[in-house]
Amino acid sequence: MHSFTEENYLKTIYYLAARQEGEVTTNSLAEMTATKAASVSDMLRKLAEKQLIHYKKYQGVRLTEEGERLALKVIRRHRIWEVFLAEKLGFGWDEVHEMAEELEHIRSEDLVQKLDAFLGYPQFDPHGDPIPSPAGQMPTVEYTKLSEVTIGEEVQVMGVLEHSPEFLQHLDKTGLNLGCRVLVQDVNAFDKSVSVQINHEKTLFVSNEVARNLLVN
Amino acid sequence: MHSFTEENYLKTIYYLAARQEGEVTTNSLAEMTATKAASVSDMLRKLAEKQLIHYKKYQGVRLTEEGERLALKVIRRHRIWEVFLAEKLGFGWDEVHEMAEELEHIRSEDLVQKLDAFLGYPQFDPHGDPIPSPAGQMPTVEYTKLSEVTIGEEVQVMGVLEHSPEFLQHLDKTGLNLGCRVLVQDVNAFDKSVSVQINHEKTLFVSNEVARNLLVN
DNA sequence: AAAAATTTTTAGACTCGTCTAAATTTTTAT
DNA sequence: ATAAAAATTTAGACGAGTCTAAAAATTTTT
Ligand SMILES: [Mn+2]
Ligand SMILES: [Mn+2]
Ligand SMILES: [Mn+2]
Ligand SMILES: [Mn+2]
Repeated sequence: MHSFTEENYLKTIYYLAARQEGEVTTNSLAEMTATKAASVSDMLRKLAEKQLIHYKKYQGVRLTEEGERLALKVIRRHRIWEVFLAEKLGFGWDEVHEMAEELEHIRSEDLVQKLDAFLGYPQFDPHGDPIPSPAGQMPTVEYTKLSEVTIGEEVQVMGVLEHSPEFLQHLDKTGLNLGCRVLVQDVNAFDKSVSVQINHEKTLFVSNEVARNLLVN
Repeated sequence: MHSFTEENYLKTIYYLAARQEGEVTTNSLAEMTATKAASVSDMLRKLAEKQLIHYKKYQGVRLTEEGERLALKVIRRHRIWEVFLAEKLGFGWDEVHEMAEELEHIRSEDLVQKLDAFLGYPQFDPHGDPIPSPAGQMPTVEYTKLSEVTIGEEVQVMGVLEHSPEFLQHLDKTGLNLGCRVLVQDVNAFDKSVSVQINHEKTLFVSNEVARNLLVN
């Protein structure tokens, strides 16, 4: 079987590949996994030996089919556990990620299958991220950043790009929860901050920094 | 913090101490943890340094107060997760232990607290074992082995001493579930096997081997 | 096209938890 | 009370995963 650590590397490679063009670099992996480049190099050699990644020295890295299958399995487990923690145990969306980081490594096909059923086969996690299918397919979603919505449009908050507890708590505080309706009233030409009306009620200002990390549709 | 491995040693020492008199031996720990005596010796030295056990070379081992507190925390988590797996996800009592062996190491006070609440503060796990309190107290239970019940008495199945899937599946097959009523009709003088009536319905024969591992009252 | 800067890999070391083989201590048997 | 047997500890090694420092390759700058 595969170690905890290997699973984390595969997952991280998947995420970095999804957000960039081309191969994933050693340095970006080191930063993301909070290790040093030397450690990453070592691990890449091992993962390549196990045929989980395509790897040519100095040329960056890409998941093989098998590697991607495994990465998606881990991501599926992570997101299903996040749903459980939020829906059933009442944790906030700012709290679930850390625990899911551990729970995602519990290895039992049966467990994740039964948990999925218990939760009613959810399609999205508490952050609006889609849950990969049992077969290992990542659903495609077409969201826009709030920062790119034109004045006058009304959209719905569907997810976040930034997952830090600080950001999520900030959203909680301002009432920008998943599913809430947002009418874009104005965009400041100078700092690109956005003036929005939420759920046809209160109006508030959203910085461009925040707007760029809010996914809507 | 403490590693998975350390938690497992502490838990194992607790169990062995509960079932024997006096100090726990290196060899019994080696057998229980499926390692070699040499590895156990090494780990005992480390645990003693951390003040989690009382340890004198060649003289066996005993948990300190802090060590017992930690052991009971792990056992509490294990049993609460077993309840979740059985009650909420529908796993059989023969399946839950293995998964709980992994889940018990997820470290979050909050998680086990919320899970406990979600389950309605259960007192016993699916095998009838009592769940230690959040403060780290192991409830005392006074059960008798079915093999020691006198003819004519009616008792209730409250737990098991043997936790192997094979044994539990055997009980499932014969209908000897937790909570069922058992009337002892006869005890065979030769092999100590027991003739019992279950729930005032069917009669069946229980070997002494099985009767010794069934807790009743 | 060289030189400088950056990125990546290699070399060598460390911790954790494990092992086998050998040494030591304790227990049991004679 | 010795000798033999059993239990336990120590010595030395290993794999996984990490680190720092140094070497090598690649990219950027001049
Ligand atoms: Mn997450
Ligand atoms: Mn998420
Ligand atoms: Mn168990
Ligand atoms: Mn149990």
